[in-house]
Amino acid sequence: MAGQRSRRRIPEATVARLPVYLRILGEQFDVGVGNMSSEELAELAGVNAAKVRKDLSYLGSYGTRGVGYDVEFLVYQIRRELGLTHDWPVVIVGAGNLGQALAGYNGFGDRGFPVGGIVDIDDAKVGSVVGGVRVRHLDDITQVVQARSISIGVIATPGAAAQDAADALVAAGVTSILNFSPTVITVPHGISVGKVDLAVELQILAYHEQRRINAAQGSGLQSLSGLSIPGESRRGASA
Amino acid sequence: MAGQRSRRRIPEATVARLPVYLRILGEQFDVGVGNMSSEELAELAGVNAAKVRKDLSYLGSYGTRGVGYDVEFLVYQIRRELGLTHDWPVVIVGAGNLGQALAGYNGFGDRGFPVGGIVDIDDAKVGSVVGGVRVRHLDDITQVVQARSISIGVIATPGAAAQDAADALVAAGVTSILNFSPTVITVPHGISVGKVDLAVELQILAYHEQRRINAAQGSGLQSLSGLSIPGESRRGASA
DNA sequence: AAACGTTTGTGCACGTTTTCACAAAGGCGA
DNA sequence: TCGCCTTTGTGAAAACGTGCACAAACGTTT
Ligand SMILES: NC(=O)c1ccc[n+]([C@@H]2O[C@H](COP(=O)([O-])OP(=O)(O)OC[C@H]3O[C@@H](n4cnc5c(N)ncnc54)[C@H](O)[C@@H]3O)[C@@H](O)[C@H]2O)c1
Ligand SMILES: NC(=O)c1ccc[n+]([C@@H]2O[C@H](COP(=O)([O-])OP(=O)(O)OC[C@H]3O[C@@H](n4cnc5c(N)ncnc54)[C@H](O)[C@@H]3O)[C@@H](O)[C@H]2O)c1
Repeated sequence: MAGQRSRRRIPEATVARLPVYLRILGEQFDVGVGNMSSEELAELAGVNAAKVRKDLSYLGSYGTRGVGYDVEFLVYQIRRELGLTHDWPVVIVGAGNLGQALAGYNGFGDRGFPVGGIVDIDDAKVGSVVGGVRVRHLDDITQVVQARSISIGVIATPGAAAQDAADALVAAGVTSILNFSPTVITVPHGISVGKVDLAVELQILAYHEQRRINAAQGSGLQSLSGLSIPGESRRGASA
Repeated sequence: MAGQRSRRRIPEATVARLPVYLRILGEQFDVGVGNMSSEELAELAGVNAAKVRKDLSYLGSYGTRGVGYDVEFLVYQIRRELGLTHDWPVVIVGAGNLGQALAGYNGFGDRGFPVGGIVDIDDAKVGSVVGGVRVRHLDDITQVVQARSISIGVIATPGAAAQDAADALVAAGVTSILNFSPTVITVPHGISVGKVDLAVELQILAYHEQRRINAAQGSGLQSLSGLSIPGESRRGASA
């Protein structure tokens, strides 16, 4: 019951799972579920129950033995730990195909990450409005960032421009970057970088497909069971 | 020099990095670089050189001591190991905002994953053409999958429909799924699942932002250096 | 108030991944 | 051919993440 304050460092693998728990808990709360055991939460999250308990234990001892966890309270604690008690506006660099899809996507703002600005280098795009936000020129990025105290930037430019975009974001004062381009970017020490690379994800799947085929051919086509992505953080279940 | 065949199982963490090396090697080859050391590749990939060598060693002993790796040969070997020697057409479920962006995205087909079909449940969308492909009805998914021997499916439906989409994909014969919805899906044993969740990525960044703030406040605002995402597989560099 | 069934929180063993460190191998020039 | 310089490939150690198993804690029932 001793709810310790966020002094402990939470393992990165746990940090990556907390948002999943958070979403599930929120959904359950909306449906009227007031209490959940680690077993139930684990089932819905597609992970091991012990893992859920260990993950939650980093927040403090908020469960009740013999009963489970209070859903509403847990939602609050996870949000607190993840820093989701207030909004984090983001600035999108690149108003192309992807940038526009992201800007128009409500699930963005709904989760506490409203689009605080969009910038592009193409004069044909500057001035247009996507997702209710007017596209500004890349040169104005510092203004955009400072005006709204933005600390998270999203790179949605072609790969060749990604490093430029990162440099501009950092110069503007952004301290976290989510990079959707396939290019590896370099940033100064102290800046956090997340990466979402579609091609990488597909190529991982291709590898598994390939193995399935090899395995089947290699040993006289038995059942091709036993193959599913082994546990890796931030991947979906495969019951 | 004994190039062993793909009998060894490659660690999942390595599989996730090979596509990054592959892209860099391809780019370097296009620029006329014929040979690279693990050090150079590591620099561009934003990882440790020893890690590069160990990763590549799973493919076989393809380097030359004192010299480095032949770029073209390495590209071939990685492609072979990842199963990229032929195309893997994909089927997209959900022709909304994201589905259309994905279908219209060339970097998809360019990397060996052409859009082999798109399906939706909404009659208003069925029949329209996005990215050069006609949207078919979800009911026809098995036809679409079988006709093109598709084994990879992409879920771009709202979260509430993701499990239905997964079930339909599996029933149609797909064996690998990339899920863009925030919902955790359950699939039969033997099906591979990858997940890309925007909200999770942003929430991880928010956590790091939060920590930065806590750290600065907690101890009389010193330099806020020393903070960057600790090494985690499949995340970008942060030099 | 005691006995019971349930579920948490965590010590511990195990598996995986990262990093170090260096012998072995290759190229090259003398 | 020999020695020197560079760089690989890989054991072994360290760090990290996972899952089992169980004592401790709690609510409930008797
Ligand atoms: N479209 C998709 O579905 C998709 C999916 C996954 C990844 N991606 C990646 O996302 C990125 C963007 O893809 P897209 O399809 O939107 O491309 P796009 O060409 O449609 O849009 C890119 C935009 O970035 C702008 N831009 C270029 N250089 C810039 C700079 N230095 N500063 C600011 N803006 C700049 C361009 O003017 C353009 O508007 C690419 O790296 C792509 O690989 C796209
Ligand atoms: N738009 C984005 O930028 C973005 C970014 C990240 C993640 N996502 C996620 O991607 C998913 C799709 O987002 P969106 O913005 O494209 O939504 P959307 O509403 O624009 O499109 C969803 C499409 O799925 C179709 N659909 C619904 N149920 C279906 C079913 N059972 N089978 C087949 N098709 C069905 C709908 O008819 C619609 O065309 C969501 O889960 C969202 O959270 C979107």
